[in-house]
Amino acid sequence: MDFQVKFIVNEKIYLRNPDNSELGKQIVKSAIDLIYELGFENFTFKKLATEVKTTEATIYRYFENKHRLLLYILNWYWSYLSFLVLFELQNIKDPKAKLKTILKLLTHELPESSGKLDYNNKYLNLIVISESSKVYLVKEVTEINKDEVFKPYKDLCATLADIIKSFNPKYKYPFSLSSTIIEASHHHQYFSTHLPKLTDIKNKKETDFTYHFLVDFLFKIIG
Amino acid sequence: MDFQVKFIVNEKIYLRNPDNSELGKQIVKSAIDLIYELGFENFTFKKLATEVKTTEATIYRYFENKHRLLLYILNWYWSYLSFLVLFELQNIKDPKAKLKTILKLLTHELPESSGKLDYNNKYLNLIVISESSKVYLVKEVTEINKDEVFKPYKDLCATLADIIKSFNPKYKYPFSLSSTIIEASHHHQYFSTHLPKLTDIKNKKETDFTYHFLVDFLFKIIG
DNA sequence: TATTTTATAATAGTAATACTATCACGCATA
DNA sequence: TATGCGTGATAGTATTACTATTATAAAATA
Repeated sequence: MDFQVKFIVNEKIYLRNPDNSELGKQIVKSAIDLIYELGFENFTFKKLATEVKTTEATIYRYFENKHRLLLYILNWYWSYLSFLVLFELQNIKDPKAKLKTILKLLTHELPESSGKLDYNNKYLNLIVISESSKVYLVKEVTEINKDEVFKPYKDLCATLADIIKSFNPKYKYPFSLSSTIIEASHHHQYFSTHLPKLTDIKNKKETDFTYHFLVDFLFKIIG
Repeated sequence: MDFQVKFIVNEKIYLRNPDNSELGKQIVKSAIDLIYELGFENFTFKKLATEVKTTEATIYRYFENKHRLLLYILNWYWSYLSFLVLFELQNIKDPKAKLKTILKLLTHELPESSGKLDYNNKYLNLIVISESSKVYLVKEVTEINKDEVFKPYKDLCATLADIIKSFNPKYKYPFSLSSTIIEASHHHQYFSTHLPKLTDIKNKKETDFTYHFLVDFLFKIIG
């Protein structure tokens, strides 16, 4: 393919657009590697600066703090996922097949995105699973929400809710179900690997467990 | 009632049992107030020490760090909830009524516990909703899990799974469904107040929305 | 009753974190 | 030639997350 897709991230999330410079791209790319490696709590701008071979002050010129940087990464992910959903659903007419496709995307590593300086999709996926709830589970959520920084997430939820409605117009809770499915896809994948007693996984070789659980789950609810 | 129920919390969570001294109880009680007020990220032992009118060093003799203190609070909550489940289910025979009772407990503030130095149940409940996932969504989860500190949570999940199995022995994912229900009860309550677009709540006056959503949800899945 | 243990308070100190500020350099544009 | 932008280099501050030491009062025990 000789086209490139760019995902526009809400301007209020960053101070300087990291997508406009090589250094900016390196900061985000290395941030994904480091957050994966250390976990969000142990990740600092100082460590990131060392990794990128720049200074802390420079990184602060791009992002106000590490919470905003995580938000940037997740916004990018949500936008990319929404794009893939749109792209993959265009040739599918059956709402059931559409929903299955979304569940597949939610429970698997995303395919490589186009562009030269790609993020590590495997790490990105694991960050989404382990860290994404930390962007909204904070005391300042109402303040943060005013900048519309959760819009891509809400949009994804609305897209899913729309297909649910088209599949079963009588179902009363399409939005609640959508957010529950998205959250469940994350925490169930997390539990699968770290706290398997919270799941029905008996041996580690069962593949796609979360996907099958969610498919069963979704279609029992909406019929 | 002239009896008192004590909830034994795993010894590995604390350095000195806070339940054995007035100061210890005050530390936990004030921690609940402060974590509610500030959010876990902004909560520090220094602020807690000021509140309790003791020193930071003293609090460190009770808990290794604030993560362990949160774990203590949640273990206490999970044990208390398990007790209430056991207590309230004893006179119920119908599995459907049993499940509804559990969902009611999961989506409402717990009744006052017995004992003189009670925790603020309202705050406790909001902490569970906003902060509980932070105890396991950490890089060190495997290490921490070795001390069996998540046992009360797993037990609760197993209790729920057992009733689901008795209601529908053919259902393939009782554990996965149980943990999903518990997590969903938290995040849906959170979304209801902070990010309502992720739910189907149209006006803020709708009461018990999460409860009704989860009842509908659970019985559509298990029949 | 004397003695030992213990819990706590008071104080001090350290390394790391989460920032902010200043200045100078080099490069691009006008 | 001047202007401004992005970056590097450096410095500094308040707070966080601890650890260590000593004194003292209360409780347990001999």
